[in-house]
Amino acid sequence: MPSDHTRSAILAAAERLYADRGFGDVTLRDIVAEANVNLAAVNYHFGSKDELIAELFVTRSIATNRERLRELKTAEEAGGGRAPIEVILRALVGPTLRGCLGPENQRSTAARFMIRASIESVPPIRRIKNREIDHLRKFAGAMRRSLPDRSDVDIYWGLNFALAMAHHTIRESERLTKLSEGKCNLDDVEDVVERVVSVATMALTAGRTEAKAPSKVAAR
Amino acid sequence: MPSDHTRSAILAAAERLYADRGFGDVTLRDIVAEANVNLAAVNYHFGSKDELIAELFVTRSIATNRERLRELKTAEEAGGGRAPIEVILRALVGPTLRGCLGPENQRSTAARFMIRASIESVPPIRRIKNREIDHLRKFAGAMRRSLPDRSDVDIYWGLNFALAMAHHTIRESERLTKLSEGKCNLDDVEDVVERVVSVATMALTAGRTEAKAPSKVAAR
DNA sequence: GATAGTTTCATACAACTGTTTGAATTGCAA
DNA sequence: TTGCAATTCAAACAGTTGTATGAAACTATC
Repeated sequence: MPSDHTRSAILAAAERLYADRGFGDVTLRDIVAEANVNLAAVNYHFGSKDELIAELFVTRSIATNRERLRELKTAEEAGGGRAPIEVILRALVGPTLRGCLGPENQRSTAARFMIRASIESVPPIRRIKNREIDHLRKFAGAMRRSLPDRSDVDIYWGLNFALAMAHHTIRESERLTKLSEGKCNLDDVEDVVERVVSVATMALTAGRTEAKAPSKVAAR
Repeated sequence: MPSDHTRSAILAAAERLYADRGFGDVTLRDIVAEANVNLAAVNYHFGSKDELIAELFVTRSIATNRERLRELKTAEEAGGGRAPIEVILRALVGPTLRGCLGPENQRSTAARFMIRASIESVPPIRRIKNREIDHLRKFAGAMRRSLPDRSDVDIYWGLNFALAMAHHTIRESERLTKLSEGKCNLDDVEDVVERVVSVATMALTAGRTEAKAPSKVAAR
């Protein structure tokens, strides 16, 4: 029996409880009860509650990021260093959407945890998210190579909007279902991915002269 | 001297502290110290901490919603019941963006509070947000009238994406600035509004007759 | 100016939090 | 086995939190 039995029991219990009930009202005592270990074990194995949360989030994050980069790399290699913008965007938002949407009953604990992390923002997770910039820069680079005529500003805005649509859809999936009375089917993940990719592509490829004049007349 | 001096002092202090430091680490004792009132005053005047937060958020929300609906009503009346989709979208995302973006030093406490409320989601605020659906339905209705050929599903997705871009840009404005190394100028609010409106318009009109849209051709 | 109602105040309460402690237990090597 | 380190455990700690209490201070009405 591996000596880290306690450690992984805590991780599993914590992820499950956080996913179900949110960070707000899950205490260390809840976690150790669920994991059938002693209260002190958390501090012994992780140092602090925040480090436990951070480890959970980091683990899931790097898994997603790796998946994104894998898709990106494949696409760029296939295109001789330049991938179509749609494919880049799909690599950016696909893994996250696929991980977090889909039929509720078959949504993994990991996915539900990541949704929580996206809805309820807690300090240890925010700190980690701030370090994600380097990761996004790689995508900005790929997008620039794919659309060399496009200004940097437009690239960044396109990236921002793509992430916006993906993350917001995950965060507010429940509300969108209710608002649309079920007409928007969030279980059809590939359809959601294509919608996001298609709009983001339009944002990045439409209307050339759009970017520079902030003093344009705003119709009113 | 008005008898609600204490009440409004608490509201003002709470909004300021929450805006500056977030909900997580502002206690009732911080608030009453800032407001120079007694600790018990919060429970006396508001019932509980959560009700205080709720009152703050509700006040600001209905102000924004009223502004949105005012813009929408003006536009629809001018168009004889049908407003151009761009104008509807501008009424939807304009007030929020104008309230929350802009030069940091001239951002109101109210705006900074609303940004906090958007970043750190706490239970009393989440409960209120869930009741916002009726408000959004009004916009969905206006959009349907503006684009009668469009399916409901497409309308809801367009609405969802418009809100996504606006809210995400507010939430992650700092990160976008850092990622773009300042190239994306979030202080030019009207430029941001036009970017969001333009992309959302494309999302809603692409692949259909562009007859009425004065916007540029959406490449695809 | 006494009275009734509201508001303020200092203080205590009760519960819960993450963390620490130091002794017991376990697993493993010599 | 003996010795030693790693782990587990019950218990307590120290701090904070939101809330409740009951007396005091006001305010306005009669």
